[in-house]
Amino acid sequence: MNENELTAMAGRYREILRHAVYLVRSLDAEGQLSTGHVSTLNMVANAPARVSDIARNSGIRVPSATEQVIKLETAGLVERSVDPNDARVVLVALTPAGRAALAEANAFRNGIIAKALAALTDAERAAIDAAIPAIAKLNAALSAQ
Amino acid sequence: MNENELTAMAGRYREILRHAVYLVRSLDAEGQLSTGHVSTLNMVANAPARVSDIARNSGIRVPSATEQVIKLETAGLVERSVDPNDARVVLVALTPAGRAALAEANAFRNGIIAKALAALTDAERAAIDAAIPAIAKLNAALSAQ
DNA sequence: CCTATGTCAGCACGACTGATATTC
DNA sequence: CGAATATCAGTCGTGCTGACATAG
Repeated sequence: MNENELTAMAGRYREILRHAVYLVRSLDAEGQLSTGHVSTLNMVANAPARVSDIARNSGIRVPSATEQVIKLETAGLVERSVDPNDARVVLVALTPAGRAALAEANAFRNGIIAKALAALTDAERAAIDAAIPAIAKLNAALSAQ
Repeated sequence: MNENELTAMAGRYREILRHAVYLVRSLDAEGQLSTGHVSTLNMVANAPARVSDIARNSGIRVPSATEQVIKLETAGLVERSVDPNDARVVLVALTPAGRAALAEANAFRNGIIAKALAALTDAERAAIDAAIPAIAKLNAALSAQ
């Protein structure tokens, strides 16, 4: 691919991404947790995370992450604790209620997308699934820039 | 694909999409026009469009589209005129300055993505390009729900 | 009269920057 | 003391709903 072809492909990619982003965001309306909240909860699902980790992974600044975490804490979905090894660090962990809410929200969102995927042909689904690792790598390349 | 497989694929898709979302947002920081402005300008690039068309294509409500258009008009990037065939309708058209700003913003954004695409293998690029029409159809299926 | 289109007013959410503890 | 981490305060962008004017 030469530069012109790459740029044209970039335009195509941006276009579908724009639509997809909006659609994913609109899943919020029907759910209880916002997309941002679900992302944050997903981030602490496996292990407690620092506020700064959440910020970096979400692509937001630390004060914004603090705000998110405080809201989730008020809702009883996460707990904050001071890192015993470094008292500057706040560790954010899921509560049982948070784990339940996260599972429900993920099931709800995945269910909607699964229903839309069911409307595609096998070939179309295969094309998307085959592209997922490549898109993940593209995301990584964009992050690295 | 059975229901479990579809749900699992939906989860994979949501995951890469989440990353892509924040990367696209980070393109804003360095550019002059916000992603929303670029989208709106792209929409009137080929032909004048109604405010309600812009709202529908952007997935926002009419009052929000009005607000966007007024901002772009204040910036001298679009012009508003009353449709001679139906005086209720406002037609939004690009000004020359708007066309120039749009071209620059698109080139900037596409350039960043093109550079990242260049870091992928031919097979990975082909996988993404092959998935784009399928993702577009998936988007349409999600909209229809 | 009823509908369609667009605008205005007021509100809410979520991001940002800048300033401020606190700890290493 | 300087750097890192998190929080607080205040602001801004951008979406929303509800009310309203105007045209078909």
